[in-house]
Amino acid sequence: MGLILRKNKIERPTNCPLTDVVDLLSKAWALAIIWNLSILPRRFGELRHDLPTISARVLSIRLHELEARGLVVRQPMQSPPPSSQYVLSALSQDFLPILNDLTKIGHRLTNMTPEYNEFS
Amino acid sequence: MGLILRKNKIERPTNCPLTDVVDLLSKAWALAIIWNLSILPRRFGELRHDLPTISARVLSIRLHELEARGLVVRQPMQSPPPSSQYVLSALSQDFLPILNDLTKIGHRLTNMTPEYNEFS
DNA sequence: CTGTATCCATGATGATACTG
DNA sequence: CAGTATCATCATGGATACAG
Repeated sequence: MGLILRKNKIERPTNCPLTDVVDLLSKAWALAIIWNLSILPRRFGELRHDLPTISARVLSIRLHELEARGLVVRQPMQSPPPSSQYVLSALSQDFLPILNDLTKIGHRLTNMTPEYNEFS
Repeated sequence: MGLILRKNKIERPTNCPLTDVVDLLSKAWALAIIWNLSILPRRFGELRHDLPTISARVLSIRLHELEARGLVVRQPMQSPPPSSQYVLSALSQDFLPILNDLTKIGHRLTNMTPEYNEFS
């Protein structure tokens, strides 16, 4: 677990594989996107439909991130009109059971302070 | 996975156990704290020493959150001077192997765009 | 349809100073 | 030592408009 220097001079532990995954998954809608793709490959517009309140901007960013990290594969479909389809990678398939284990832990979390932030 | 209405009118999928865990772990220093406590129970100042660049404010918030969710137990030590010690809960112990699995996935993540944010 | 660019509101976090 | 309050800053994400 190394230390990197961020733009705003904040040192945080990173370059840690575990932190990497968690950071990736904690971004808005990331898990929802993975969940939807695990059911069926989807196109951009279909994901927008499945996630009614997501913005196109965030969906685009998230898909790029997940693709860059190897969790999602973008399949251009040359059939006019030009379209594309997003599919879970093999890595993501190995990943789903672990998410399932994590969910079990989630069920056991207590919830004494639902929104414990900033000494609320 | 339900939908809640947040203060700023943003609807996000939440009340999802998986999202809960991931959100908890993705907060700054959360994993580092858990990691350190998994080695040995620690007091506040010892954790500050282990995590040299953490601020007391964030350490305090994180410990409260982890305690409220049942991952960390705070043990007041009545021996003067008044002190306290933080220990991982039994739930956390069940949790560690899953974190280990997640780490393996992390190792397999590609890293084509290290800082893919905001169309950088 | 599939994105991308700009703008802005909010939340998270570090720095610092302070309390028992 | 063990926190807590206040403040400033930066990244995230939504809304909207725009492009191929």
